[in-house]
Amino acid sequence: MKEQKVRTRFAPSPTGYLHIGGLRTALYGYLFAKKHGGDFILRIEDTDLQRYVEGSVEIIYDTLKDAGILYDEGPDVGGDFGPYVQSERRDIYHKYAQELIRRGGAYYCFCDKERIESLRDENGNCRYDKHCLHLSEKEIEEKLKSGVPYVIRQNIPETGTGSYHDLVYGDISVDFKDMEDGILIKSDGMPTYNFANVVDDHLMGITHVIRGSEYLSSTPKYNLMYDAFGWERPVYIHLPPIMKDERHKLSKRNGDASYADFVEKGFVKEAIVNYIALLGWSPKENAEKMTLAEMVEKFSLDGISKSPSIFDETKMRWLSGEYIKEMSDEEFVSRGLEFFKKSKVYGKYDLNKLAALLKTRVETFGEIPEKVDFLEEFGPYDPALFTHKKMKTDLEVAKKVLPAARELLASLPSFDFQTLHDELMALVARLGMKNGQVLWCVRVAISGRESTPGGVMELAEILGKEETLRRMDFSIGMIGAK
RNA sequence: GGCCCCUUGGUCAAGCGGUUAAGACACCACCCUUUCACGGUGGUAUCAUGGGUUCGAGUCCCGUAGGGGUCACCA
Repeated sequence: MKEQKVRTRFAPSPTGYLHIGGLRTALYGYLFAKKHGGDFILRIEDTDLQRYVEGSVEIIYDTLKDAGILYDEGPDVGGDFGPYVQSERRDIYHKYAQELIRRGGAYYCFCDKERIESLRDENGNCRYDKHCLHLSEKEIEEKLKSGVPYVIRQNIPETGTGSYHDLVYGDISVDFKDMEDGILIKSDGMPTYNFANVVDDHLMGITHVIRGSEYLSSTPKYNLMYDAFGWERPVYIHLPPIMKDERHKLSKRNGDASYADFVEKGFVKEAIVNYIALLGWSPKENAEKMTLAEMVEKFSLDGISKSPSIFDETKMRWLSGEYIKEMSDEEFVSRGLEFFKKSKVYGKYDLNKLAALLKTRVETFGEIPEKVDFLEEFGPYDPALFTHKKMKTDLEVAKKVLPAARELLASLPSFDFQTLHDELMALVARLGMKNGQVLWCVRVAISGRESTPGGVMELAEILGKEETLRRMDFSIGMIGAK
């Protein structure tokens, strides 16, 4: 057997945003090709002009590039097997349709909608009866000449079984009697997916077809065509679906979040790609957080599962947080800048300083505004916040701590972290209290929040002396301490 | 409904005839700590079900149930 260079493809139709499932299919195609030193190709399947959505081709290009899934050939990057857009390949499909007819694998059909409808059975299903297969050459000639609308159908044997081996699902067999003579060329002259994918995959030298499991049972039909043409069948790798819950597939039709939506929500891109790689595939030795290069290295088909997996945003959020934690402050600021801009603190504080505090407290950039807005927003809050069992503190403790702390803070010549730290700790000692009692109370007093990015010292330093004292006064007044 | 496929904790999952049935997320507890976080340690929780085969079954076979897919001039 001669060594053949692996070629895989991702073939989306331009009908809107690239959803999570599609992205994973692309990712696996990319990983598999790269793992074997092969090429990954992008092909646009736009044979259905009804469903075409303006701008979605660009979204596909941008999303794949943004996610780091780079293709070696495609409409915008070129290649030796173009064009890579199906609507530009009409003539090719027609030429091969003619050849398939000559080889007995397909035939003209002139039946109109009414006749097809009349074939409906009691369940409402209709199945073409091969009526036009038996037209004479002369009849076909005449109808063609007089311009009767037609389609070209696949000629499927009435008996027998179509079998193939899928690298994920194993051996699959479907009886020909359960398949219909599907349409290959529509009356508008465009091919259907059923025909175009076979012709293109062969012409483009695709060695491994990687796609969703919804094609599992129609694949024997495609094999019939490969066989009729005398072409070598590709290796099939079908992928289990990604579900939204145990019953429903994740889909854009339901308005489920797409890759772009998650980026917009502030998830770290690498985390999104990393997470979807793990949905339906588990690498050996348990790796979880991986770079694309590591995924390529570890990718292996026997780690792909057959059963559907449910998309868990919580776990993806955790992964995103892991990526954030290892960023430098500068990287955090630049990658999360858009979200800092949405917050009330933008332009008023040192973002690098905030970044240092935020990194361990945030899992997506989207949480930035809610975490920092209190720096600019301060007002009445629930005094119950002063009560915390573990810290052994309550309102009474606060009434004692706050005035003393206020006096101390007002007397400080410098408001840097170190001074704040030393002085506050000294105060703890003087009051004969526990660290938590003083620190918890003061932190609540100057933030009005139960949870904040950073402790009292960091917050006081960021807020500055004037604002800190103003907030202390407010809190002291609010709880009636003096 | 016919056909194809799937079924290990709440979720992602390892396991490929003999294991105390990994690991991760989530959850809970505790520890650490300059409060919130981070980090650390530990814990709760899974083989859908009934039959076989076998000395032995989560692992193999058959049935049942549940779920998904497909049956378009959509991909």
